[in-house]
Amino acid sequence: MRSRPLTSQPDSAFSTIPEEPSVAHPVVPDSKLLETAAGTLRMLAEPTRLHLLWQLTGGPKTVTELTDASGAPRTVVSQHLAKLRLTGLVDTRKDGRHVIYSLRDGHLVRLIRETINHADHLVTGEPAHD
Amino acid sequence: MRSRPLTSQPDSAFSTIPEEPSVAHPVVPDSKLLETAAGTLRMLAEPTRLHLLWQLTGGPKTVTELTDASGAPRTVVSQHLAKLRLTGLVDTRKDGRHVIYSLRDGHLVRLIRETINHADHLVTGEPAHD
DNA sequence: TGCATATGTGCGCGTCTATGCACTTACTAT
DNA sequence: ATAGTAAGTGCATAGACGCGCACATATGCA
Repeated sequence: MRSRPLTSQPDSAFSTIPEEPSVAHPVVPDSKLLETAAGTLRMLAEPTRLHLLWQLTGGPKTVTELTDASGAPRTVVSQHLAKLRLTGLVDTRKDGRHVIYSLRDGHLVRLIRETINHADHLVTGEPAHD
Repeated sequence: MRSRPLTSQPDSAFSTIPEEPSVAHPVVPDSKLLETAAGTLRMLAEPTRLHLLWQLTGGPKTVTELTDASGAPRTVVSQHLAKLRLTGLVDTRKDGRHVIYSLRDGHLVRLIRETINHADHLVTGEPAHD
């Protein structure tokens, strides 16, 4: 026979919610949470956008700077930035005839770095650090 | 390691100069890295798949278990699992007439948790801490 | 004023993707 | 064998997505 159906519980170490009353933490992430998460990921899941966001982890930048570094056509960058703006991942500020973009949430920095880090690990075939 | 002051000043003047002090992470991710990263993210950027992966962060599970918890139709789950398998994010092992799925890379656990965590913050307001 | 720079936007097209349906294969128990 | 359960697969369709193109604003400067 077999080893028993592993009925292990999904979570246990994740949440850090000691006392909040409500639904508490996603022992089982509800669909809204998953939708939100997937939404964010969808924004990251595009090379050009990811590149843009990555650059922003180093601080605010203008569209021109972002465009130059990304190597993508202006219109394309503009559209991607628009999407990031509409989904609330980035903030904009106007300065003369420039528009300066920045990451809205500090959490994104971690996420993006983690992502790049993981990918780097995959590409170089090396165990990663940190 | 080193870190950078992010979120503070207009850190303009970005350049692709490779003379910057080397760090653990790539200063400027090349297209291959971005492609890889985006590829992984694309796999995560779907509510059902994310749910499946999230469950796997708690340990290996059979298709039936995954299906039950995700609430999605069997075929759909199967297809998503197939995709995850083909992209190498998960591993499979056969046990009787069950197929047991598990995350291949421990790094994914971090990435997934970070993602869910971020989304949770977005949904439950904006604590933004940690 | 006029012109160049800087950025954003509506539109059409080709491509990718998730889903549901029907079918097949693999294993188990009777 | 036969039936039942577990899991995977090919196909067709509808919708989302990225991109290029042309055009529209906005700002700064001569």
